[in-house]
Amino acid sequence: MIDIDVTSSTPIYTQIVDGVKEAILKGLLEPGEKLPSVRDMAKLMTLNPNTVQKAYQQLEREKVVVTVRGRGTFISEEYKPRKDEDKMNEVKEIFKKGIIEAFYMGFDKQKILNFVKNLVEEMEGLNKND
Amino acid sequence: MIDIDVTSSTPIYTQIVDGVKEAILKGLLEPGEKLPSVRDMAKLMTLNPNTVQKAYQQLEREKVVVTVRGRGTFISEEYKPRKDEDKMNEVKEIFKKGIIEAFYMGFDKQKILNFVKNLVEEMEGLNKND
DNA sequence: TAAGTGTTCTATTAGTATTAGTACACTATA
DNA sequence: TATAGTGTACTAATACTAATAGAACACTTA
Repeated sequence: MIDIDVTSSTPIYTQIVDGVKEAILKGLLEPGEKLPSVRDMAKLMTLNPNTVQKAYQQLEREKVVVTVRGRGTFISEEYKPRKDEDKMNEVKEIFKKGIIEAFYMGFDKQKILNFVKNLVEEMEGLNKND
Repeated sequence: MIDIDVTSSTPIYTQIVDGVKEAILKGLLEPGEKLPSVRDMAKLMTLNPNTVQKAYQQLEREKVVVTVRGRGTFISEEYKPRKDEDKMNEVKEIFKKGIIEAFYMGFDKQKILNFVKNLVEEMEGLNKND
């Protein structure tokens, strides 16, 4: 379900967090849907249960999932978007880094905007075909 | 010259690398210009010289600067854009992460594109006023 | 020669990621 | 009630990285 690159410098639990978010936005995971248990997911991905648990805990902190003791972990019915200043700056810094690197690849303004436009459509496209 | 956030989870040397790249794109640093020596920069930013050196070494690996023994470190006269598949994927992943987080803030496609457009103009705007 | 460069080491400290194992509390079900 | 399946909360060990500290060396410039 989620691609993990163990050679990446991005921590595995972060890759899980990002992967779940991406799957939701693409409509591969729907609100209310149950995620595999910590133990099952760990077996599926041949990881340690604690690594998966760390990812689930972060997802819950971000209100992306809801965990219920003894029942499981579920995709939140409602997204709880954070729009505070810290979050805005976080997103801004991510895009700034992307823009800088894109400039260094020789991309001009229009090429960057097209690049982002294509990516956005790629991610929300599947969502619309529900 | 470069803002360092010691509380950030982004390594300090990475912040220096990004900051130098950003300053170049904004025209605050020009090709051929000399950067402060490892020791001076370390004093300026109250960091260890080795931390600064690590940043300079990475900048040199990326062809952003040229170092000359006994003379100093200089902004490259010509950028050497990397456009290989690995670099493309790296940039793609950065933007994807930004898009996912933006969606979770409630941004729609158009709002994301405007956000990026403004950032791009903010970064290349200064460059054009040379 | 002397001062200012980059370069290359070793070593230490601190923090994080990951794995491993165990135990406990709760829920659902037979 | 008993059992299996959940999430949760610990401790511990290993490995890696970031950052600091200090020293020495090679080169350039004045």
